[in-house]
Amino acid sequence: MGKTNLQYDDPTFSAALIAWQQQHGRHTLPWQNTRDAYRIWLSEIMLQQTQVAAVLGYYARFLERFPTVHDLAAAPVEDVMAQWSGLGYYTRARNLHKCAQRVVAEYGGVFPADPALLAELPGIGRSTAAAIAAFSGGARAAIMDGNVKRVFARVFGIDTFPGERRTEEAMWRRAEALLPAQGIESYTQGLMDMGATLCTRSSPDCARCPMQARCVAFATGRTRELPVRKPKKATPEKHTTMLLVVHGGQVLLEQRPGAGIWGGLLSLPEVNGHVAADDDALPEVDDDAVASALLPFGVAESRERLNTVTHVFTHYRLQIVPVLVTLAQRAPLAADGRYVWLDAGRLADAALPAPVKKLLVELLGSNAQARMF
DNA sequence: TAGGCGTGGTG
DNA sequence: TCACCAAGCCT
Repeated sequence: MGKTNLQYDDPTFSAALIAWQQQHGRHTLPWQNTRDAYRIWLSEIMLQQTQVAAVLGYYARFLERFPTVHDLAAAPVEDVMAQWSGLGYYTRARNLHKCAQRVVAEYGGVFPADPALLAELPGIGRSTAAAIAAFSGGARAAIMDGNVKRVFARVFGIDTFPGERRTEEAMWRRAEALLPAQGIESYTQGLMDMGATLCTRSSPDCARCPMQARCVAFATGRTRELPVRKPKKATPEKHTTMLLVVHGGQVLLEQRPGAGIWGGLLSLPEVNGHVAADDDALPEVDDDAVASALLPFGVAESRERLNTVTHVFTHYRLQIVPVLVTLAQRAPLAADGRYVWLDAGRLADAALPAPVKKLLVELLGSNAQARMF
């Protein structure tokens, strides 16, 4: 382990971090104080690119619904998606379900202790595998997440972009070399705790930092510039027309494809899919396209263009034009299950994207309800 | 391999 | 308001 990286070896780094974690770190998070790999695995997946505060509620509800890996593996994927609804990055939920089924089928329901085996399972990469193995079995393996990258960039004065291949490889080598001989749990948790509570992006609390004396960024006054930010690009704008087809107290929903945006979730049917806009102007709703999109579902009684909803993603901005449609007569749905009618009262628990759920809940709470039902 | 993939919080 | 950020993985 790290035998080719002795130039980074420094036992005082891990010793200082472990001492700090034991005195000032977090010790009462719901996924701590256990060696149950299922609970630890679930927390690590939920925490990927997601902050602790956002995870807490989901974690408790998820465990209540799926107490063991066997429960999760045996559940319909729709139930898993519904529990995940609102948490984002939905590939995580589908991979979580697949992973549970493989752990049951291939390992008898017991997660492997070897991080290399863990990393072969869906949704578990090198860093997550290391965290699971360290917390559940004390394995001496290195994590590399946003916290570690930020702490390393500052403490060691790394002034190249961490997303760059060479920089990330160098950080992995350093992470391996710095691993302590003892106390991997406190060390690993310490890196996360330091990054989350002390060495934060905007205003790091250097006064309380156990690394202050060795921190290059602190010594040179560059905590604000490190880590080097990703070069930014203009975010493109896209727009789409969503159909809110209502009839008899129910709303028409469409099962989205497994891949792509909101993969595997239910959503509102769209007219012509997502279309990239050439400029800032929102195009008029295409009445003919709306009419033909509605044909399979019945005879429209009324149509109303609602206010545009803007949803901002990391990589683009989506303008949603909702069109409320009431049906005078409902046609039978195709048998492939792509479209479903859902009771309005069940929308809150459905596996819907956050902006769509918000739109629907707001609409059903407004006086528009009188026109619909 | 660079880009896709959500959402909620923050300054 | 808006740009950026937060316990990455997958293709």
